[in-house]
Amino acid sequence: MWAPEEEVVLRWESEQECMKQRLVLEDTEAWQKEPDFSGLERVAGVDLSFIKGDERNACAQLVILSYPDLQVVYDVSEMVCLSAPYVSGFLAFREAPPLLQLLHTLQREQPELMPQVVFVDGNGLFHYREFGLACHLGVLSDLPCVGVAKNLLQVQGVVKNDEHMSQISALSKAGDTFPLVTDSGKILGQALRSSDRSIKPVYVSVGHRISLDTAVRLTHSCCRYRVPEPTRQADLRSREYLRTHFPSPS
DNA sequence: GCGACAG
DNA sequence: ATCTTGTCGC
Repeated sequence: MWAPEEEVVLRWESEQECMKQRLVLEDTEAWQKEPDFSGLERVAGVDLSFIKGDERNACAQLVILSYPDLQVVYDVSEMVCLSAPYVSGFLAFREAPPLLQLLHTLQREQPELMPQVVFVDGNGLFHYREFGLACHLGVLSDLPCVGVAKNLLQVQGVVKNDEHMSQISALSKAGDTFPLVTDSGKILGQALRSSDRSIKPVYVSVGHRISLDTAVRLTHSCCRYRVPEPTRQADLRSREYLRTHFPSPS
């Protein structure tokens, strides 16, 4: 494997503390306050896919979808070499650099396509130190970001126990939610049943420049399947890229 | 030693 | 993240 120096992890922690001061946890855009998000035209999804034996090289993906149609209007795949290993709680130091690079390239070459909000696969405020990948990418890009994790990160007293499973069972239809409350009573995110066909919820939290209520409402409105369409397209396309450029041995 | 561990 | 085919249901 590949482990970071303890000293590096300490530096990462202080960087997260420092960047937290620039976080904006409220709605800052006019479209966010509209009942139907009128004014919202472009939503983005970002993702990284890997080849099975290789944890350093990855395909970074950025897709832009029209809203509310959710049709892909832009898509880029790029092979990147990651400079940090995966460490739970520090995902951003591994994935944010290449994703920011794709956003900067878009800004330079097709600024008219800049997304108005970015869906990130992973958590935002719902994080050990309340600064997950969605917050990190949001602050560094200064774009509104929403964190949507497919699996529960057990943090600050939010655990996958019987009570949690019971709350999941109570989600009877798409759009139903329950709050992720820390042991100190703070709501860091919402579990959302994103489609009628999936029992397993997704975990939504604020990344940057959006309120939790708006983030949940927007996520629900972008879900054709369990995973929000922008993230889903980014995942599908990055994997498709690897299949065609790095076909399996057999 | 045991469990947890976003992607 | 990735390893993997079929299978059940609409």
